[in-house]
Amino acid sequence: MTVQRPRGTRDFLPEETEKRGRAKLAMQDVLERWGYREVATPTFEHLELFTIKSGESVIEEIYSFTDKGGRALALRPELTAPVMRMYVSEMQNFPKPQRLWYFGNCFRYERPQRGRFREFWQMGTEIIGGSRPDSEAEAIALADEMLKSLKVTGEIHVGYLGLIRSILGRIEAQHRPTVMRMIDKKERSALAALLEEIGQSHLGLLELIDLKGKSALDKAAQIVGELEAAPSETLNPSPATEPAAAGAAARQEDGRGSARQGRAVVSELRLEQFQETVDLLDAFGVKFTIDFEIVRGLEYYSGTVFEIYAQGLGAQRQICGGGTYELASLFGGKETSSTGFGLGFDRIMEIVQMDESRMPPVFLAFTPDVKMQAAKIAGSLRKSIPLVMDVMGRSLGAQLKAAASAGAEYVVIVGKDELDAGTLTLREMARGEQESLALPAIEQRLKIHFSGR
RNA sequence: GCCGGGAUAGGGUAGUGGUUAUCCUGAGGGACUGUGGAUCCCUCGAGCUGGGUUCGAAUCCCGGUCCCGGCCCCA
Repeated sequence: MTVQRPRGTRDFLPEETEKRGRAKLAMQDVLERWGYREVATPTFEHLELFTIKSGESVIEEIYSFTDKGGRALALRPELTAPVMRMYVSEMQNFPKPQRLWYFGNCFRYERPQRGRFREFWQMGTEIIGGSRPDSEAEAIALADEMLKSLKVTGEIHVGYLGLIRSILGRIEAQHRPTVMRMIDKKERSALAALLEEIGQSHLGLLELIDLKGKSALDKAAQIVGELEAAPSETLNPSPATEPAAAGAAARQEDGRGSARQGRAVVSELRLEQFQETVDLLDAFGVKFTIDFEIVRGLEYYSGTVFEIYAQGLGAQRQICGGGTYELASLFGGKETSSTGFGLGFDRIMEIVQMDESRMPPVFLAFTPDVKMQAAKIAGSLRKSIPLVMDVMGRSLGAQLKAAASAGAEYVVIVGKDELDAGTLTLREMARGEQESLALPAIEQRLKIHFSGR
């Protein structure tokens, strides 16, 4: 038995690797046209980086290990935390905003299934120092544009946490994490029952998350009016001013004691901001659905949040997620809001349609007696075109055969006759025709052929 | 972590408790040592793994590994 691949990992053969490379390049091209610059961070980090961001409970989903120096390390499970770590330690005094993008492999210790692997690739952006509607709209429009460059159509859902958190402010702190989780998990009837039980059905939360699109925004405006008309009747602190209370409740409610539920960031009710994001998206020509059900379950998100879903992916259909968040301060930096998103590269690759195909290299076929001269010619031609020459000791006929089965469009033939005449033979495989030409003429001809695409 | 389905040459497959395990494709060579993907010939290459039942297991049973679909989770 041969050695197998570790569970949840994949090998990429040349064809697949080329396809992935082209897809990456197409999206990279969009990023560069939008003025984003690539960054790269280590494949492994201190485990602490991820537990600070997401709580101790993430350890069970992470590839973590202790190195020979006794350090607790982890293979990165995502790239936002490393990028923000890098920003805090090295880029805080750079001009704002910093438009960054990244592409890299990440690792999670999970049960593999369709569209979910233990090693997977994420591509994403962060607009560091950007939290206004302007950068939110830019992030969403950019994600949309990147997917369009691959002819992938996704359904964009955009939500706003400022509103949801404000409504939650009217609910007793102990119930907030539960309510958030129920919204996230789409546990609608349980949520209805809970709101009924605690006498908060009148807040309009259920109606709000059920509505999508324009009517959701109208409902949101109505709720805002009601919230402002009726000042908080409860004496409960808002989640923003006293996260500890919510945290304690979260730990009680969620047996795993996830720290991430105890750190709701400041999130003001500023619906007009969200309205502007929406208007800007319209101006950018982005098609999307307003959906207050999008809460992303994470406490460091503050304003607009969004997710993109694709068809034909089974259970794992989310291909993009992002929003405005505050992480810099969590890693010891100055408070700096950012907007960013991550794209699930592997899931996108499952549905991407690309027609371009690779152009096979030119084959240099030679008779064994002129191998040395052939090698010199190959060296010269490779300066301008992709070219392969036989390494199998094959006869001329066998080389032609190999060239044909590899799909070569041109074969350059060199033998004693050619060397005597001071020319080479250029054979066009599809037509079965060939002509004698000098090396510079062949080089010229093939250069044109390869630049055609 | 849970439920279900799988695993036979590099890829795709057939079949059976019993002699030498199918077929297609592929790969290498040759017929053709200076001209093609066709044809013909030769060659290479397989029952995931460990245990059990049995005179005999690739086949039946159990564990493990890995894959596929779903659940949980998803920073």
